[in-house]
Amino acid sequence: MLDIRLIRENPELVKTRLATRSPALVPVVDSILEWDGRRRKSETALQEANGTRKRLSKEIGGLRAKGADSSALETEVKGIGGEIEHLEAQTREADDQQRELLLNLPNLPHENAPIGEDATANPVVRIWGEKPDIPHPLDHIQLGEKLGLFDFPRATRMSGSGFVVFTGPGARLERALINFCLDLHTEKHGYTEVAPPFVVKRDSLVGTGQLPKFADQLYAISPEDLFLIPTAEVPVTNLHREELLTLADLPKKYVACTPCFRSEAGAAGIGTRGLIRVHQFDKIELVKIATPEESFAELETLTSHAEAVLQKLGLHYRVIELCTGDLGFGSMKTYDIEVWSPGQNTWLEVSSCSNFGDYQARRMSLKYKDAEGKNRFCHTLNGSGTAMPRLFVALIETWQQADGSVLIPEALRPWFGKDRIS
RNA sequence: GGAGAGUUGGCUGAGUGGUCGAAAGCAGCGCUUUGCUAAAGCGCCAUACCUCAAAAGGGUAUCGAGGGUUCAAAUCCCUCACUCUCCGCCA
Repeated sequence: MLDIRLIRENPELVKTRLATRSPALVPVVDSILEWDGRRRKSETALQEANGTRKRLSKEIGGLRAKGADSSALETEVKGIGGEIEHLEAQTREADDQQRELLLNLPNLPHENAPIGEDATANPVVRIWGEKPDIPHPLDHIQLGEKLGLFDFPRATRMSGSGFVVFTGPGARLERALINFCLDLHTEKHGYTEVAPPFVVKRDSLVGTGQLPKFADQLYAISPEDLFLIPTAEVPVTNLHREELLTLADLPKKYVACTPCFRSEAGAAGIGTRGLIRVHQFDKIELVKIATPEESFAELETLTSHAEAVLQKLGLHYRVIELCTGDLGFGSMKTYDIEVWSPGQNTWLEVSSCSNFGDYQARRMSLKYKDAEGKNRFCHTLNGSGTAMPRLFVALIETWQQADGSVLIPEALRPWFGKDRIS
């Protein structure tokens, strides 16, 4: 969440920047300030009452120690109790209101973020490789059926639409891609591998920003107040929640592969066949915890680490930067990486690399001790490195051969074990 | 699932219902001593919020979380979460 002091001291800056996301956010800022005023007023009154009670109680202690009569004071203090109770309730009400509004307010876009209303305004930052020249490309569904890579009907029968079973060489390709990515990031890029739980508590999701605003995207586990993770970002970023890190600890670099569970309520295209949008998919996630000074440079290297996956697999891709109107809820700056899908004749988003600034750190109380010994909020970053199903799609569509087989790119062969699926 | 013991600052760890935001040690920071390293001595060192134009200062809260008892709770009572030990059960 945003720093209330920033909002208080510089409301116009906050409004201007938030308006680039959506003009509807501007009145919310005013509402937050209003509750902030009430909260502080009521808090001050409460503190004064508490102070009086504390002081008088000490006096009583002093009188009793001397064996003197304290009954008059005791009666006086007793009366303060009711007042305190009332002020406590009033303060809590204002505090809750303010907090709720703050938790639902998105992060400020970075000052250099491209301004725009929606995805059509996202500038292309760079393009790597070229569109493969495939005369009559099959799409991944056709290829998968021919080669026995996955089974949608059976997955649907057991779990409902939007689920997939990988089969035979498809399951092996999925596993090979996962191991290829994990080994690349741990051995070449210096990330520490973690294998987190796939189930988290509510607080963790509040910490990374999925809750309270995006509850309808999550699978909840009842009767416990637990949720299936929509991305490894949640457990991995929360690894250090409520901790005080030292400067020498930073940057922290983690990589994790987990399934991601998304209800995709109301999402366009969930009805379409294929692997493009499913309720459960594997994803390699890169997470960094950095100092504010380094975080934007760390975003560049993180993005390049995700790109390395596509480069090694010989997949044509482009990097775009999200404009203010398209930026994710907690992000200040985001690069999306889109891989070319010859079968769909379109770009597919396989990675989204973001710097959240201190937005998440503030929500989960993640700090570090700086060179002056002051405690400051860390900056958090994450990016996919990469999402598996779409990588799978791009790979088999790009490397399909005229005879209907799929060539395995050389870099992947040590993990897949064969040079071709046929 | 049963029985018991715990949860205190960055870490370890004392703590009597009242002067306890909390002993001591470690780590960290500063100074002194020192040929270097090391060691020793002295001092500083929790967080959030409120107040103040700001700084200084002042104040309130926080000893796992939430309730309760009391003039007053780290300390007493209740509920919950978590940790550890033993027993049982189980992949």
